[in-house]
Amino acid sequence: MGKSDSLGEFEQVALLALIRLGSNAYGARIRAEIAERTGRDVSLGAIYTTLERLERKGFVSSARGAPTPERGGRAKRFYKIEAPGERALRKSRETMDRMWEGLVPAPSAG
Amino acid sequence: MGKSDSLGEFEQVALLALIRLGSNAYGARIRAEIAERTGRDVSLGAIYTTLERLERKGFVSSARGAPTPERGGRAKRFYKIEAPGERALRKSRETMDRMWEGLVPAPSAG
DNA sequence: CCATATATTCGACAATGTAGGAAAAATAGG
DNA sequence: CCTATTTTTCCTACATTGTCGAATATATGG
Repeated sequence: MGKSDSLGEFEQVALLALIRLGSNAYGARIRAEIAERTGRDVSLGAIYTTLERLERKGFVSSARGAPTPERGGRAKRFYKIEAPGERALRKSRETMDRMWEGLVPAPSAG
Repeated sequence: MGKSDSLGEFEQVALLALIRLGSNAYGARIRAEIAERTGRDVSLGAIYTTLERLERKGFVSSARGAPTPERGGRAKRFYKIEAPGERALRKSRETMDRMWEGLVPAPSAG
């Protein structure tokens, strides 16, 4: 059994993408956001699988969107981070912050 | 094949513990450092396994220490983070920083 | 209907997380 | 020397995460 509720690296990234995208978080968008921010080019399968697992744990919720008025295509599924997810995310960040504390000369300088 | 060289959450924690402990990083100490900093109580087995994998990838190196002058016990094995490990660690942090960018009201104030 | 454009779901397998107990050294005492 | 005891590492196993690529489901213009 999982010890508690710590998040994996990619889970954190996915959750953060949801926060950034707000009400427009669905597969392709999430993937693009991650690629843009981190340069990491993950597959859609990776994203859906991860989100599915997080949903099962109550960290995110999802809802089917209305049929797209665009060209064609299946209805989107929008994801949203839930309170437990935000808590876990914040906690993960704090853990890393404590481990990094006092180690960096110049923080995020690129 | 592993896509590149991203580190898992615990791998990052372990690597950071090595940096913090400097020349005194071995099993029990590493475990204590992690527990103290993060409140997370992992087993020694978890630590050795993780370090072993990181060593195989060239992220850390290790060397047997001199016989203990204490009561009894096997010789310690000291671990040290290597340049590739530091690079990967820094990169992981930067990735998370970019994902968190602009999201927190008050970051680490410690 | 059909070809095509989007999206999501499935099925698999690799990598990481994590424990617990066996095994290896080291040493004090009888 | 032998053994009980101590400290630390190593091995084995299994759960959870990371990640893909192919399969499947919907829409819609012709």
